Amino acid sequence: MESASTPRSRAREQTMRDIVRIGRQHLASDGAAALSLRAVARDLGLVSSAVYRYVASRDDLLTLLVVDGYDELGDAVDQALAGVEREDHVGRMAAIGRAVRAWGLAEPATYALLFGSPVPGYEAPAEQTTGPGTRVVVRLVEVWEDAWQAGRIGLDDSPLAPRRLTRDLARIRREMGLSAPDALLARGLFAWAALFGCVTWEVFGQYGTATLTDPADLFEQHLDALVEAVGLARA
Amino acid sequence: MESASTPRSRAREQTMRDIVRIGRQHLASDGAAALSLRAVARDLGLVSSAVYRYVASRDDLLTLLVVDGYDELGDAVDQALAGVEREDHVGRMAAIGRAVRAWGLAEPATYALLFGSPVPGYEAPAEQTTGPGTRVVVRLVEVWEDAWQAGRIGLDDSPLAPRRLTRDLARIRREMGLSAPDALLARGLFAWAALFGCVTWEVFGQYGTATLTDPADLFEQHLDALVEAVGLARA
DNA sequence: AAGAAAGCAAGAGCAGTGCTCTCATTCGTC
DNA sequence: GACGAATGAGAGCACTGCTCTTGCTTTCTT
Repeated sequence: MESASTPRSRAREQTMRDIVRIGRQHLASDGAAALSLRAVARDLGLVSSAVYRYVASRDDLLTLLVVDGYDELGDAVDQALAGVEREDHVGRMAAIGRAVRAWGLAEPATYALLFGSPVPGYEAPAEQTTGPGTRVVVRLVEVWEDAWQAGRIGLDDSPLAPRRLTRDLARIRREMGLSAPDALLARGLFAWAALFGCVTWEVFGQYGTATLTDPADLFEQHLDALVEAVGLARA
Repeated sequence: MESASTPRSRAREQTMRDIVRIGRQHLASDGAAALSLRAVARDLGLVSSAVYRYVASRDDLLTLLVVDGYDELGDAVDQALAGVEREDHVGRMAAIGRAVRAWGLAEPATYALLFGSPVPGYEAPAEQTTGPGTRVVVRLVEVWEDAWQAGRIGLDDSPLAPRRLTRDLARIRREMGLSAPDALLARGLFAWAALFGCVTWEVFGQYGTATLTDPADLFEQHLDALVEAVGLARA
């Protein structure tokens, strides 16, 4: 019985929360590669070996932080969507985009952990991370599916997707219960990757020489392009 | 006289090349964060301290590898462009995109070093990396500028860029000697970030659940969207 | 040609890391 | 109260980046 809520188990959960909290602080201040279990132990007032009672390894701690990050990003997106009318597909898409950007800029270290280069030798265990990790794209797909069913998507002149891709898209459509056509799904995948490309570019400062006085303005332009890419016309 | 080509200086240059070569091997096999100067020294048949005669620090070795990677990517893009007609703007843009993708998939570790999360505590020195680091985007801008001057860009219905963004774009236009309008520049920045977003998504395996039988097909679809985004019509 | 100067490699050493082991202590339960 | 599980402390291993000193070799200068 792991959820017996004995005094001890409650203390254990508190310690786990502390570990994640301190781990996030170190992640934010020093980055993922510099995340040290010993340093976390020091801040926790414990000796390093004691932390291994709670966390199996450094990679395990990373997994905790990954899940924590995905959840926080998902919450941010959901919160942003709460204030948008369900019929306002463009507004929903823009809200998702802005939420991702805002969260990425506010939490660059966690963003890097989730969407930057994978920590070498560390592979996020799928069973724990795929669920929270797909929250954003699921919200995006919901918007496109709604817009498609409402007849607000215009992708008539788009070429048919190739054979093999079509088969994969059919599987995706089946698994997610979608009615959107191949062209929209392909465009959706593009918009998804492109959105995170834009945010990553800004968070990691890849614009480099093009230091802009107001990156938010540029991002709004990017949102226009993203909305267009999936066949939605912006108001 | 540093380029006197004495026997000693030639031996030194050879050792430097060896260090970069072995470093790239370790980067490819173990990733950036696991790159160890001691391990490089072992493979080189030297003691760790001796390597510090050639490389100031681990970060310095990273910088060498960053420059090396940018150059290799730039060469790959230039080589891909060599076989495309100058007037074939869509073909040039697609060639750049495919070259970036192919190189990223072939060298995921170096790609991660260049475009993934920045190594914490390490900041690539601008004076050494900005030059090679901008080769790809410069090639892209060349294509768009050529297409614009050839009257092949249609972005008439695009909204005007905001005030502050316009000022930045004017500066870019001046510095690079471009005649393309604001809308095209903004769309170009989007396409640039989106392209690397798509490649990053695929290299890092972020498509996750959407494991596709033929990712190249999907990338061709993405190329369509990228070409459209800058107002070029694909043949 | 002889001596000075610079370059080079080795080794020891410091502080830090992840992780494992043993040992004592404390806590919850029967 | 007694037993077993959970917890924390400490020592220790192998590894890391990096610095310093110590010799040796090559190169340049007088």
